[in-house]
Amino acid sequence: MIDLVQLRREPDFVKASLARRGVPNSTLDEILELDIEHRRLLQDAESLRAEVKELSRQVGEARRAQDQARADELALRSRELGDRERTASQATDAVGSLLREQLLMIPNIPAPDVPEGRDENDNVELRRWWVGMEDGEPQPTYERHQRVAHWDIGSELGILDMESGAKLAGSMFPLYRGAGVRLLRALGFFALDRHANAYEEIRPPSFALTETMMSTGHLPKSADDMYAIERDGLWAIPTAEVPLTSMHRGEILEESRLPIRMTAQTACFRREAGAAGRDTRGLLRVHEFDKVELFAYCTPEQADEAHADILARAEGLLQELGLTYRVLMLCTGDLGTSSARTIDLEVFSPGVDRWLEVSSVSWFRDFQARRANVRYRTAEGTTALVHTVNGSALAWARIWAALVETYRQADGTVALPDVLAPYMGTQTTIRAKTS
RNA sequence: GGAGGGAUGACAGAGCGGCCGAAUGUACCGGUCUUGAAAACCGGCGUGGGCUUGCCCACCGUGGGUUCAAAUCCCACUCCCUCCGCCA
Repeated sequence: MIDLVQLRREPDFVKASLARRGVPNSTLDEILELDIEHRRLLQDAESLRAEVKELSRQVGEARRAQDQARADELALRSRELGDRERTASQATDAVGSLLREQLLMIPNIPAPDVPEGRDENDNVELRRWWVGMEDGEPQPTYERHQRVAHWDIGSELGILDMESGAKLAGSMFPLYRGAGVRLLRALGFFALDRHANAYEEIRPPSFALTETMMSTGHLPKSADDMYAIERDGLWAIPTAEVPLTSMHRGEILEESRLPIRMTAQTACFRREAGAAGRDTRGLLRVHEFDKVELFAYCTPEQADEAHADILARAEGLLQELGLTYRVLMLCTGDLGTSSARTIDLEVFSPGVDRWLEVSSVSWFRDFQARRANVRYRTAEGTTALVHTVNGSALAWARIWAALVETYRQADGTVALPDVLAPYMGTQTTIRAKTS
């Protein structure tokens, strides 16, 4: 949620900033009018309530003084005022919830360095990396045997079985088998081990309350993109960002504890409503995938460093895995609702011949913290909202795809990079079962 | 799933219709004393909102209700504890 006080104080700046994201000025003008109306009603209601309270106090006084007649008279007046107060409060609340509702629909103010743009085509590529780049080698071209899609490799080697997944849960729910599962497991262990030096590992629930979803900004806006368990009022988490952001909801943290860094691997559930038929083969887009998330609560001053650390860790993993990737600064048109700045990592997957998004590293400023009410006590003793940053490191389904395509050998086996050896047992080469 | 108990400030814990935004203790901050520290003593010490900056309003798990007046009474829900049942 954006800061209403800031909107009041610097309406032109907020309007100009949000216009870059396509929020019309009129929407913000409506909010400003609602705010004025709300405060006017609030004053009325509150002064009425103050009178009721004062009269009630006097009733008590009169009763103690054994002056029943006076007490009755005061009580009667108070009751009349109370009726008016009730009406005034209802009007105030009605406008107040309308105001809040509208405010919740407003996206975050983009950072000044976020480039202008309409959609993902306008994202700006910051850099590219591939094995040997530092030594001046050109970006790799891929052999014919690497030009095989991972779903074909998966069937060939018996490590990915999309048909069985579809049979059990419908399309876009992958089912991994044998060495394919082991690879998935290896990737999670590998990443969590790399982050363990600075990030506390968390295993959160896979479901969250509506309130929790509100904190990150996933609700009310993205309700259609998530799985709901209506009977119990729960939502399947689309990312570990959801529970991690709410870990300290409603708390005031000591500044000395910041930054608080956490990591978690969870299943991530996404309905991908409206995406049917688009890039949906194999693991390109699935309803359930595993992902290691990095997260930090920090002060505004620490935010840049925290953001950079997550990005560096995600890139570090990709480099260790020897995958070609590019770094994109998202433009205003592609930025998520809650984000002030997002940098995406896309890995090149030769078999499908495309760049796949495997990480999204975002700085939310105090947008999520305002909703989640996570604050810290400054050295001066005042309280301030924390900043939140997070990023994937990494989303495994697509990494899995890029790995098996990149490392497919001429003989059809997949020879995985050595960094995974400690997690793959003796087998770093995946070959078809000879049965 | 059944029975009972509970949820109050950073923590512990009182209050159980009006004088309660809330006793008391601890912690924390400032001061006196001291060479310094400790102890003792004195003072301060929740969060948010509104405006005429001095006042007003809200908050005692959450949401409703009763009342002139609710932390306090009633209802529902959530969570925690104890016991029973079931169970990976």
